[in-house]
Amino acid sequence: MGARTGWKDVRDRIHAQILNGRYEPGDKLPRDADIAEDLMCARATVQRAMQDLSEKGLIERRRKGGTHVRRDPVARATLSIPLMRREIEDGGGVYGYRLIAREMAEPPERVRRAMGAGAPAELLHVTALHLSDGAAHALEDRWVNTAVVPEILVIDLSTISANEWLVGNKPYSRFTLEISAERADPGTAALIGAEPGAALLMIDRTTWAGEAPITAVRARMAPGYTLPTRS
Amino acid sequence: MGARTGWKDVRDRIHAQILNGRYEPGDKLPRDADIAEDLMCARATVQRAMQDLSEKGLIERRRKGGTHVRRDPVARATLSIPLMRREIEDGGGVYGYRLIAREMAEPPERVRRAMGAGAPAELLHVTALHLSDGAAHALEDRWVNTAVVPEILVIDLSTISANEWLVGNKPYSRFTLEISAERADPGTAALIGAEPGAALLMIDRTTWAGEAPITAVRARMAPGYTLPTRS
DNA sequence: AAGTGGTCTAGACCACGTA
DNA sequence: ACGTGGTCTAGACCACTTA
Repeated sequence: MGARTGWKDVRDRIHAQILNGRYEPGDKLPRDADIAEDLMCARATVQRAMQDLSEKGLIERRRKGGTHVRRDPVARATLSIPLMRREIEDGGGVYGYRLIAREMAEPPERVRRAMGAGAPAELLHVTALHLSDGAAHALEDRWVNTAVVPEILVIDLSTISANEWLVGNKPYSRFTLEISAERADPGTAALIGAEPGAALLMIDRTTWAGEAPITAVRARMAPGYTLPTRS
Repeated sequence: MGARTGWKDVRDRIHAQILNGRYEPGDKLPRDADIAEDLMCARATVQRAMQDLSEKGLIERRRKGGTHVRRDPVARATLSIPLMRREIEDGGGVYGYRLIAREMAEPPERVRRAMGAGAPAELLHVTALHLSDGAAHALEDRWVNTAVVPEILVIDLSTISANEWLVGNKPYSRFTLEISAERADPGTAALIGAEPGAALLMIDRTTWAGEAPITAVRARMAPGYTLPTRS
């Protein structure tokens, strides 16, 4: 016979009942306990299923208020931002890396705002190119808080990317992420192999260790890049 | 005194131990059972905490192999794509909507590929503008599979957006999502209030009901738009 | 005040992958 | 074959929210 009902089975069953109209947007679902009795499983199993549907934005749960099918389901997708090298290698390309510039400098206003008050006046500024099969994949424009990771000053960044070194040596506790679009200025266009004015996808990420900002990086992706998502 | 240790406490405790170097990238963590004994809680509690850390890409778990700190933690963020109207209203703006065009037509190759084999030769093509406080917010270019949702043919799409009608009346079982950047062509630029050639963030979404494609929509966001993410 | 979801526990068994 | 994570169960208690 088939396997015993697991929480994923319960989840799919409820999901199917929402799709086929058994429960419509705004409808109230039975209490977990009743569903559990119907399906002859433990309440915890139903609870786990419901929690998953809730995280996916399909239902809304309130204590005492019960469980309702959302009227405006929110489409939620997960973005995975891997190490540049991994992203390229997983795509079947040969990874290449080129350090463009490395210097201590005062960051622009944008970076100061992203890092907040906890950043010193001078940061390490690193510009580098990530290549896939020899072609530009992304241009990385990074600012590193040397007060938090002074070790990076003695690293040979022409051999290993700051991206890779930081990920392997300085775990972060949280990060912010912003996705936008920008036209390529002439300098960027030349480096990334695009026409000046081309539309580039831009990924801004700032990572933190507790209250201290570690690094703020802006990655401009080569033309035609599509951000991988998983729903 | 303080609350009993919940699974989130356990998660944060382990996370902290990874951050402060107690466990380094590549290290093996103790078995769930041992951690549970240490913290004087049930193994299921540790399991729930570990599952969360695993989903966040911080650790890797393998049966028999144990739990290891990932060498290349993957940054994972959640994208929420709400209803256009909600996104604007939640941002404090007054929502406006304008239907630009509505016609039956043969979809371009891009849409046919996105929908796969299950799409008819002719689809309903809807172009519409979403406004925030009177200013363009997004230009929606949508193709609807009328074989799956024939009801939409009798809806007055100058009053309610196809976006809103579909979300409220045709639940989907899954969707794909792609984020990219594109230059505004003259027609788009005029509608969305941008200079021709401006870089626009573009969101492509295709939703499905089982094996049947419901709709493929391309939203071009107004210049300066930043995609909201939650990590 | 009472109802409903959220979580913990202790024990059991299963599933998977490594040795 | 065996060790480890994954899940289920039944019961209990807690937390929040609304009636």
